[in-house]
Amino acid sequence: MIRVRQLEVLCAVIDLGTTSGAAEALSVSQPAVSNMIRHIEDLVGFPLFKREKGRLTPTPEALHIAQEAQHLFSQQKRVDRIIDQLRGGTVGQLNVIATPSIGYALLPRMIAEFTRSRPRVQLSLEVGSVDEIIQHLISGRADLGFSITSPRHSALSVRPMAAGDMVCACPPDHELAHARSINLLDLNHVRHISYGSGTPLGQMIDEVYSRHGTERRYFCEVRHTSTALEMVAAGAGVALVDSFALMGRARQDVSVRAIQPALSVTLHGVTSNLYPTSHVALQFQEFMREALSDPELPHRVEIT
Amino acid sequence: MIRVRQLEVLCAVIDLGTTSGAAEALSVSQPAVSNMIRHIEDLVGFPLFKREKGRLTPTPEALHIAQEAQHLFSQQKRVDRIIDQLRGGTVGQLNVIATPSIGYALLPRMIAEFTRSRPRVQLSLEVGSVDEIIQHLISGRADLGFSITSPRHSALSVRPMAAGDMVCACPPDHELAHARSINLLDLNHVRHISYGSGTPLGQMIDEVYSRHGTERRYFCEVRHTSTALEMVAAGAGVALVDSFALMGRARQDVSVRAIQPALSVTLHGVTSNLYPTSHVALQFQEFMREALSDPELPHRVEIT
DNA sequence: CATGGGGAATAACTTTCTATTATTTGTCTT
DNA sequence: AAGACAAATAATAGAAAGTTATTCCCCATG
Repeated sequence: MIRVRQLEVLCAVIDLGTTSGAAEALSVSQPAVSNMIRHIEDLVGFPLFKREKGRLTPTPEALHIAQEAQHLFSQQKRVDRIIDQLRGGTVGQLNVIATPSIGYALLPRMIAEFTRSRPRVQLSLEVGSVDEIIQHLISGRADLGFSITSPRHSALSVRPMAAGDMVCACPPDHELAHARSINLLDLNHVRHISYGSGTPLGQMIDEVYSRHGTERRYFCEVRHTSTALEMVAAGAGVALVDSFALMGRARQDVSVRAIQPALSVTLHGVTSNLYPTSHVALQFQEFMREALSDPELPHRVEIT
Repeated sequence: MIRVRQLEVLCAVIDLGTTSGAAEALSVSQPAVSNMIRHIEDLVGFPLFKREKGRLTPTPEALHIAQEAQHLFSQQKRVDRIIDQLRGGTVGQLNVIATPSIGYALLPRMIAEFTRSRPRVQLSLEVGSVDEIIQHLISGRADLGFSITSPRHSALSVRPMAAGDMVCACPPDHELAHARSINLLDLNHVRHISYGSGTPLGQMIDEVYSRHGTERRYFCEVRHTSTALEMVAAGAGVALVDSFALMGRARQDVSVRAIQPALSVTLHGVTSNLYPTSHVALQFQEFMREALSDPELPHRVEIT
């Protein structure tokens, strides 16, 4: 089987007309070219050049081969270009699935920024429950998941990406907006939005209440912190939300206050062990980790 | 620039699943493959396989590269084949691919006749679907294609070669063999063989039926008119076939009748614009066109 | 006519790539 | 625990492609 390199040399000699010219064009020495031509002729079994008066003139066969070789070169360049794109992560597929608090505001922004320099990445962003995240990852429909509650599944790899806190979001004109710090138990005294006792978030909060011998009382139950946040923004009341839900949106319509006691949450990146994780997916995960750990970034929520 | 050899090894490992399998297939030792993979990964800068439990699983990137590499391989083979032909002193090459109705009976006869006066032409005849015809032509594996349904591809040149009709083929002792003319809708009343509604032929026939507010009913579905014809010859029933499928065979075992309404079909010759079409290929195309337009030729089907 | 210059070929190595044998490591099976 | 199978590692051999230095050939020119 003839090698690409051999065809390259052949074509160079045909194009440039002399071995020395071809050698210069290929940045090799003249004897290298000369030997190669001789070698190819041995290989194919018929002369590729007529040697006359110390000059080389290509035979019709050589011209024919050179013509056909062009397609081969372009295919090789094409593969090379694709590898280059894969290396830069500018090509590929990235299917992300995340829980609502991350998926509604933070992730769209992150993805927008990430893909600005990678125009040829095929994207999808899905929002779903932890169970759906697990299903999408183990079935291979998603490459990368993000979740606050860490999914427990042996086929999944979970790694902590960033630390956050539960904070209190309230309308700017709300009485609590002026308090320095808000005790979690005080929420029982205002109309507020909270989460079902069956959800991980609800359980986390319930635990604090039960430690103090009281019970949580709220006027509206929602499932996602992002939903709660929308209601707060609409002036319906106050709510506890994780700080990730607040990231990535410029909100003049909600004030944010720290709570006592502090409740910390962690954003987890999740991948499947059943399939190799693509290069773009790993790049995006790293991109997220860095962006979230950078305190200068505008995604960051400052809690006044 | 990545080498063809490296891609060969990569693809072999992906295809065979193991380095040892790939090594065997490539007739080299297992460490050669192992080292090569490592080397390529260093070269491209990202992992191509996930190593887990002593096994290799290709990453999406590796699969992507392998996919693209196929074109490179076929181009290399093409150049190699051309060198081979130049070496062997063959005057020309003629690689034909056609759909079954043409490729099974008509083409073999045509090629036999054509090459009678051209003993030094290297031949190949392939039968395939329209998609395969397209693939063979744009990859350069075939020089000339023949198809009833005109392939739609910007890199291909299609030209009409001959006009034909759909006709009814029936066993000589069949009741319809004595009818002067057969109405298409009458076929519903006899056991007949027909084509899937997904095929161009099936759609063409369905259209007539739906224009008359009825539906086609047949007891046996086949893909190719040549298959249908064999079944008719075996006495299984009647079938609509294109007149090209009948050409080139002396069939005492089938009677042919025209149908109402007439359904005309066209035989198309197809060449690729990506490569210059060889002189023999053009000659053969012209030979076909003339042979098919000559009413005196025995290929012609007389419809009684 | 000898002479020098451009181009191709030859000789003798070196480097790089590819492949080999032998051995080790890890995992799963029995 | 033993065996089987897959992959990795080490040390090295062989082929492919390239190097420098030199020679050969043609011919244009003073």
